[in-house]
Amino acid sequence: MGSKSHPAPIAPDDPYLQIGEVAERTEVTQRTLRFYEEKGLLKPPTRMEGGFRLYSEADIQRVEQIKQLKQLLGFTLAEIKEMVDAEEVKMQLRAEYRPEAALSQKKDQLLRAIAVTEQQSAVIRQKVGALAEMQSKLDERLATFQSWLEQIDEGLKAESKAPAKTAKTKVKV
Amino acid sequence: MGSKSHPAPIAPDDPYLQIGEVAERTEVTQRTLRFYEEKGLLKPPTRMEGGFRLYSEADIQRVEQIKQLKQLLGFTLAEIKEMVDAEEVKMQLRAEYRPEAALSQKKDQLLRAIAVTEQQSAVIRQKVGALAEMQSKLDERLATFQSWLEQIDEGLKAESKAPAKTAKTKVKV
DNA sequence: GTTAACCTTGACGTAGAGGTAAATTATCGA
DNA sequence: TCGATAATTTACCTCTACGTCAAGGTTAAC
Repeated sequence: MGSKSHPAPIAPDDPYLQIGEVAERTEVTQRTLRFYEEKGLLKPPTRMEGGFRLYSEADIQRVEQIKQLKQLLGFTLAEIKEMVDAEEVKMQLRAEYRPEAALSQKKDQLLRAIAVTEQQSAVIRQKVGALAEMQSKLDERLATFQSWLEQIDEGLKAESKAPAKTAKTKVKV
Repeated sequence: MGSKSHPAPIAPDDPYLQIGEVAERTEVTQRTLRFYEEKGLLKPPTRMEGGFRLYSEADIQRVEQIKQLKQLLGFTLAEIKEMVDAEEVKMQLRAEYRPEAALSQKKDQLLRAIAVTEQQSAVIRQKVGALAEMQSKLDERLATFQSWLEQIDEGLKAESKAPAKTAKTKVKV
């Protein structure tokens, strides 16, 4: 593993990974990686001669991002694809080695990318708001529970001193 | 609609609603309401003699809550059921008209409810954290886009003054 | 040069979250 | 009292996001 038979023309700080290792490191299955590729969420990775997929570190980052969007925030893969596509626009712009693209065209792309990004930002703000509201409700409930708990503990103490058949001890809720 | 043929024995401040109206107001389908009931997310509502479901305002609240948890936060129905069940515990405790339930039993229930609630609280905190991170990344990206946009606009201005066949105007990204 | 470990592309299966249709029954307004 | 809506249940369909074989091809190590 440490020494290559013959130095391949790839940067040493970007060691290509096979699907198995990517799966292990990102904690998704290989099936999922192929599925994401199929759905356009991951761009088709480079391949070895035999056809084995070769992923880069950037791909791993991408997978992590998808996981976040999915698990933590409940976006669907379709929604995530939109976001990822917006990210692509950024990359396209950056790699603008084709001067044929008129500046006004670039500007249009850029404006679209900005619109999408602002949209996402708004969605996130909304979610944060909703979450904050839920959080405060939960905190409130916890406080209520705590007070009930105290009252019950009191009741229990009294009960242990004067055991009654029917525990009529009222706990106000 | 405004006047009942004969006053039913229901509180006027809690007008019971049929499934159609609930569906309309909550913007979920009737099928979904029945589905949630089937899955235990909504408690079986009272029925008319003929079998029609009669929902209360509380049920509507419940549906809204489920929508929030699902759409905004990406919880699964199973997870939501857990939360809803925890809420039920609260109600059970509140309606404790059965003194047979020993205090220590109540305490156990309460402790369970507290544990669940704290769990939920932790999950939400996590999500908020992740969202904040995403938000700042998006903001960063937006700033980048804006600066690009400015550079492009400059380029366009120059181009309009000295039109070139191949727009070689370099825009640093 | 063989073999174990790894990868490939199908193809089918499935759980979650409902949609849609059909046949029947209830309610309500005129 | 009678239709026109609106609800009921039952049953099957769909779409997403993968899981799970199956039948091979590749790589690398020995």
